[in-house]
Amino acid sequence: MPDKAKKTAYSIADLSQEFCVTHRAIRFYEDQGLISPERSGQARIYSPRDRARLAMILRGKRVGFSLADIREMINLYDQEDGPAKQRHVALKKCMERIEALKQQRIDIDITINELEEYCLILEDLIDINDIQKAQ
Amino acid sequence: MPDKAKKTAYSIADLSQEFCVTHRAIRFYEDQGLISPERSGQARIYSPRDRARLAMILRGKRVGFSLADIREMINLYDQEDGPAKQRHVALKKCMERIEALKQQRIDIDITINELEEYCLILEDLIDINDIQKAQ
DNA sequence: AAAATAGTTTACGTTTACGTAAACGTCAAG
DNA sequence: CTTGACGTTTACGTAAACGTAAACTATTTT
Repeated sequence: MPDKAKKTAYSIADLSQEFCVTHRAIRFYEDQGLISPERSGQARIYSPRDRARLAMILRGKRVGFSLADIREMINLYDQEDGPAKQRHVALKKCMERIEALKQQRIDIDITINELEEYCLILEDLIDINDIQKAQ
Repeated sequence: MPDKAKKTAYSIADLSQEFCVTHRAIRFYEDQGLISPERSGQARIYSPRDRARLAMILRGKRVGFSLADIREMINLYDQEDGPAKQRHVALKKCMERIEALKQQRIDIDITINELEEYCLILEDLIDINDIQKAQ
């Protein structure tokens, strides 16, 4: 089997396996207008672009975006050649999302710090306990 | 009115306003065992610790944790004096959460980069358009 | 006393993001 | 040719995280 990224077409099973999502989920994303693979007869056939898009969708999800958010972002990307006004709107939304993400990163850092400090406390408690046992 | 963080007790309205969440949500967190304020008669009365806990809850949510996740984390914090085994478990979970958060930060950085690059493209397109108009 | 204000419980409704089951098409292998 | 393996659509179900409405209590203001 060649490199996954080098294939030129994927079945739903390919993608479902590679990204650990169910067929149902992938089809659901299609229902929601997030992806639209070609058809070979009635079977779906996904291009590398579709695959990249799926990766974006899943990353967006991990980052906390709703599918509606993600759809909006994807639509942004498809508006490069729209009228100037549309692009202005897209730019604004884009920047807003960036700001939100930066704030979210701050939240994550705070949470990581809290948890790390607490890990230290726990480790100390465990060490003390081990020493006591050893005596 | 004194500094918000200096008050020694808060009503549900205080917290609801300060953190921009509804009364309903705060009570729901209580239902889920995430917070447990004192009562004055039947009214809830929140201590600074409760307030800090609410802040944690909301930060956890922004970071993408479910309420069940958050409850688990809060319970970790309450297990400092549990048996040694509990503390080992807590430590492990703690570290797993940290790893997950670090991965999530990577996802966020990737997404930010993608969006920033796309912003540049949009800005270029807009500039070109403006120049064309000016002629 | 009446009305407004702030709080409470109970219970059903809503949205999101799928899960799950039914019932069927298709195509290569035995 | 039929039996899997893999795919499809349709449709109902579900868990999470509240929203919303109803109906009540307690206190404060007019």
